[in-house]
Amino acid sequence: MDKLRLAIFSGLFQPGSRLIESQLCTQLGISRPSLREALRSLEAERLIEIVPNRGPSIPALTWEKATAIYEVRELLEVEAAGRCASRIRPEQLRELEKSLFAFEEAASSNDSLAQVMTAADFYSIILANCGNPVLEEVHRGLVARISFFRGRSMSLEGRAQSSLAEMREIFESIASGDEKAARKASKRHLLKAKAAAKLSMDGGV
Amino acid sequence: MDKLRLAIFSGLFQPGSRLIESQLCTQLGISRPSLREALRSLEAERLIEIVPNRGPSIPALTWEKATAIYEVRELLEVEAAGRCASRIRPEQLRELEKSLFAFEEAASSNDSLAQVMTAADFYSIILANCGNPVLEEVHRGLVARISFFRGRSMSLEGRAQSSLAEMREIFESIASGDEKAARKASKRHLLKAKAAAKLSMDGGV
DNA sequence: ATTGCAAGAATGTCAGACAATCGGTGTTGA
DNA sequence: TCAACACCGATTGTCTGACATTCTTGCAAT
Repeated sequence: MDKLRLAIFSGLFQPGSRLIESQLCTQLGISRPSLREALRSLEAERLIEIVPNRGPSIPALTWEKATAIYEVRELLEVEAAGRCASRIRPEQLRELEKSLFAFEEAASSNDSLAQVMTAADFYSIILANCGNPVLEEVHRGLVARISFFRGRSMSLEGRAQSSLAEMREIFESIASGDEKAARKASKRHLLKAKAAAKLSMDGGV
Repeated sequence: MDKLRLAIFSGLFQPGSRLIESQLCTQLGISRPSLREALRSLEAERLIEIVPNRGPSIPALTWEKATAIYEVRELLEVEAAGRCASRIRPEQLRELEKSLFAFEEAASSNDSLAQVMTAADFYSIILANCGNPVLEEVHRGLVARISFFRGRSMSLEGRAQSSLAEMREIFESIASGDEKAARKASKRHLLKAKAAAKLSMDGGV
């Protein structure tokens, strides 16, 4: 399952393309029953679609659908940032700062993969410290479904630097325990990320 | 899968109890590969847990976990009610009213199953008309995970009548297009439902 | 009473097979 | 020429049966 997930995240499959079970079996070196178990899991996570008698395929992500995901993600992420501000522990705060530094470094490079990874780290720390594991889990599921964009939008001109400024704001708000500011900063960041995603989609980056 | 889901919803399995694949196979009249596919789906929906080499089991729902679910559910539900207020169509509004009447009738009876079903209908209409299918989908997943409570709390003394009053408030706010009021009413309703759930859990109804 | 071991049970995985279904292709008839 | 139809390959849905691995449990020995 992890191999499949990774393949999907890395964009190895064309959106809309069908996945042939027998092919995947030989490629992954596993049997069809095992593969089908994995496919069912991924289907439940909405990473693939399985239509009866037609088999699994990569769902084509329309901007409409992506918008819906971003909206729910905003709800969760803003809430998480707010809660994080009032309840994060000093030790985790240091971790968060470290991951911010890591992103800072990545942002000054041109390695958009590193940028995506470190930015994801930053957010996963916030989500992990919001005090609600369900919120974290749902959020992770949503982010996975728009992983399609993460590489593209980050490679837009100046997006990394802009993102860095927004993330600093978030960190500062959380560090100072200002819940409202954390929410606002988080919302701003997400909206910009969404706009960048749309740009990268329309622009066909 | 539907049969299994239904069995879980109806509380046929003891929380924490293990599910034996071979038993389920004979009971459902299907083979192990098919069963395991279904189990993987249910696992991804968090309706069952599968620990490696120990197999599937019904997760024991602690109140802590339930609280986490209720918190996220509140975020989504309140948002849905608010959006619904500003965008529901007249036709759907009539549907919503009809489902409110249905609950009204059920509430005056002692059929707690009918109460649960009609109340679920009411909410599913709101979620279906919030304009965000992802929000609806995530919400449904969360509600499924606390279905454990739905029958119990509704059978508490006076809960149905109280619930009815709260739902009327929600309906009125939505009907008048008052987004803020809809959010407030929805929040109030959920918090009361949560309190009832806790009562029913502690009281061991 | 505790520890170690062995038998049984259950899971993880595989191979192979077969019916049902879908999509495209070629044929036939108007 | 074009449309409808029948056919066929490809793919999925499902089953049976098997085997290794792992966990659990009960028993025996210390």
